[in-house]
Amino acid sequence: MQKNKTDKRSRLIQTAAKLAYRQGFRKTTLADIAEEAQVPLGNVYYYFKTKDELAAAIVEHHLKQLETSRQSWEEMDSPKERLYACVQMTAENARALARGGCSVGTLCTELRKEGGALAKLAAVLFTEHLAWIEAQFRAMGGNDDVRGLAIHLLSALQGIAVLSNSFEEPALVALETGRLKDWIRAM
Amino acid sequence: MQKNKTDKRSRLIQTAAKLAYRQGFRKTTLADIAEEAQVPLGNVYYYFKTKDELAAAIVEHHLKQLETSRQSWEEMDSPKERLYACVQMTAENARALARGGCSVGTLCTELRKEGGALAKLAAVLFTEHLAWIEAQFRAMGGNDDVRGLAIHLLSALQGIAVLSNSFEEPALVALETGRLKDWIRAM
DNA sequence: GTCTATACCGAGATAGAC
DNA sequence: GTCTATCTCGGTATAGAC
Repeated sequence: MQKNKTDKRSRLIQTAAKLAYRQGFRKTTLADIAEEAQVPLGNVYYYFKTKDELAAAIVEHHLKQLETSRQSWEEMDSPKERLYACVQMTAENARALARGGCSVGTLCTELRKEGGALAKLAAVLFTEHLAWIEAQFRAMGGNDDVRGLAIHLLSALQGIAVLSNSFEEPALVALETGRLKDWIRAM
Repeated sequence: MQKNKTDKRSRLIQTAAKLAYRQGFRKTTLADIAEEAQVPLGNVYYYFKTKDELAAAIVEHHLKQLETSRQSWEEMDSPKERLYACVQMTAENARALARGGCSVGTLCTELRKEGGALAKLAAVLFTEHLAWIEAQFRAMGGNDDVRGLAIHLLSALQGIAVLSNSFEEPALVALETGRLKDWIRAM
């Protein structure tokens, strides 16, 4: 088994994701990542031929993270509770959001501006997540515009991440997630 | 009068803002800006000692733009109509938002990750704007939580910018701004 | 597969003539 | 005030020994 290889590779990805979140992808150098992950710089290129390839791996990493989150919400009994749990997670994450924004949203925003292949990669980041939210609203029934509802929810979560990050103010997250919880509860 | 000087300087700022919006501030080189603004590279440093100083000028530029927008909304008779006009502007801007996100929001997100002095600059970007929105809600009366309402509105506008940019889909803006218009109208 | 040394280039910044 | 030429550093990527 290539345990070492896999370990190093995933360590690099995880570190890259962390640093890209903290300082932005473009600002983060391969040397930064290599050092933090305790891997010699030259060795990075054994796992990733280019920096762009590493970006793709970071996106992949986030997709898995999102998938994992959704799985945990699937445990809930009703679609309403699932969406509630989704909002709750954001509420609990207020401090990190105020410090660095949403890890997915900020990455997406940055990659879109990178243009080229990376911009296309970014588009995928929210696709499955939005579809999942939409599915919950559909399962709840009672409203035909499930897409509009899903957009509204995800949009609100992204927006509050931007604002709380801008002001570096976790309290804003509590304010808006509270509103969202009321909204879901009242449905 | 230093007409030439002022002209060149403001041309540089405007170009810098445009390119930073299109490709991100960090990705944009001084050479890019100089070329686009038709100013020799070396001359840029006569107006801005460092690239960071140029970033500060870009922020300043956006602050003025926002101020101008608010002034145009002030023309409306009632605070409700003013907020409506604010949302309407976003709706009309759907295509640009889908292409590059909100010029203020994306800049803010990027500068926050830059850290240091630039991160602090970013914090100012939304301050006055949020205060203005809050003032409109206060003028409308009938609700004590004017701050929550203001956060909700600005957050929604920022969120839909992130999403429509991510999916490169202007229609999402229409969807969410429609919802916001209904919300304001019903108040 | 792993790591060191280094090539190469691009970007920010400066010197100094005009 | 304006512009050309250039310095310098840092970051991506490669060569090649082990």
